[in-house]
Amino acid sequence: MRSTASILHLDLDAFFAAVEQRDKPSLRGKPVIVGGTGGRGVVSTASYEARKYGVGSAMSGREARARCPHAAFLSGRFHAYRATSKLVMQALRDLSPLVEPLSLDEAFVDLAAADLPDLEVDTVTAAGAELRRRVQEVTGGLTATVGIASSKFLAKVASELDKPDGMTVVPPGTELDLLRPMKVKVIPGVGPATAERLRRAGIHTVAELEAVTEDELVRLLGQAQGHGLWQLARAQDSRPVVAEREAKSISVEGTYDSDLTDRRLMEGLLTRQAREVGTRMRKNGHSGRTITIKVRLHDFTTLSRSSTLTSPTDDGATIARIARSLLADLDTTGGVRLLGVGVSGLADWVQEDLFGADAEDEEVEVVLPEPPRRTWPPGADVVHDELGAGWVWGSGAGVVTVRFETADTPPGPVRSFRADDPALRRFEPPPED
DNA sequence: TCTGGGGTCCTAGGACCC
DNA sequence: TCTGGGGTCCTAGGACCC
Repeated sequence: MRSTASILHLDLDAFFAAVEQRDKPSLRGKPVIVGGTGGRGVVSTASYEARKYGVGSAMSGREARARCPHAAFLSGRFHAYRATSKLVMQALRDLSPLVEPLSLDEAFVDLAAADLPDLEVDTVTAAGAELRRRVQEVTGGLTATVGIASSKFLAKVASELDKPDGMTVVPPGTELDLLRPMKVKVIPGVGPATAERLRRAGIHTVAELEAVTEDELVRLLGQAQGHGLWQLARAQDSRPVVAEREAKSISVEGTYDSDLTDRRLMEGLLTRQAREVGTRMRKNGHSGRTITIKVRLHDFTTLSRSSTLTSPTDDGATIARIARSLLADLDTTGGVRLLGVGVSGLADWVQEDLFGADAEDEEVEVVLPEPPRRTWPPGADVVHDELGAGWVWGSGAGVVTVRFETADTPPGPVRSFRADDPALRRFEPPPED
């Protein structure tokens, strides 16, 4: 916790629905619900007009329709949401270089890194007001709610207090006065299960939580959560605003309108999802070692199975093959409502080798030739590891840079290997899938 | 026909290594 | 032959967030 109210949390109001109302004037002033359109869909965002009817996020489409049948139900235009989000994030960065997006519609801004004369309450309040005006300007009328306080925790709590289109500043020193009367559920990380555990222990408010010893909370909730909650109950939170956070996993999943029973169909769907995961990984320069499938049975039981490779992949066919083999171990009689595939343990081989001990003093900048399409360039030095075939772009400083490419997914990724890496072998056609 | 999709973090047990 | 402890990696599941 800082001595100044220098962390700002911004939350765009009913974001997806607001973008729809901005782009389609006929929807303005009317209930708009994004999501909940499919047979098993849930509401992603409800406009404030729809919320009056009790429609809210995560509600099933069925229930939302029952409560507000005259609402416009939309499936969502994520390109538009992403584009609008970008404009907002840029407006935040214009205020301070230290911006941490939490999702398309939420971010922290570190005002201590902004160009402000000081961090007095009046100054940050004016900065927040100006930011809200600016967001409205760049988005073509979308409103945001802002909270400003001495920590991430308090800034986020504050931004919940005056929705929509509002702002709350918590003066330093008044944090606990604000928190103590509140329910424990205001604390991020306290969801239904934790709230119920606390309730059974007679703890309903932050003030009651504050009265519990740290040992007691750890006994009740485990080390990490117990310790974390003990601190938050005292408004102790020194987490910094972090601008760049690396992705840790990439996944695709889908819920089907009727339960799946045909294994061949499931394999086909997993294969398609795996290919999409591979495409997304390559687009972002990611590769990963652990492949996980997720299977939700008809009764909502959720299973996962994973397998870790010795070296990372971003190849859809490889991910698909492993995903299908993981599915083979599961009993799916009775039907499957959801299937998913993900890759975690993300690595960046190029980066690892560039910064490895051997390459420390070398500039290993490889100038890449035009990428090949489906065929190897004449005379290319073609190699492979267990994941697929590739050809050598360049080598030097004990590092071999290889472009991986399969016929169905050009252009392929580029990765670097140590020249003596046993994973690197002469090319033989990979086995038929 | 209650219960999305894309993520993050934590726990707990077993394997394995020193 | 009665007996370790710590650290790391992997797997499965669960809580939580937007």
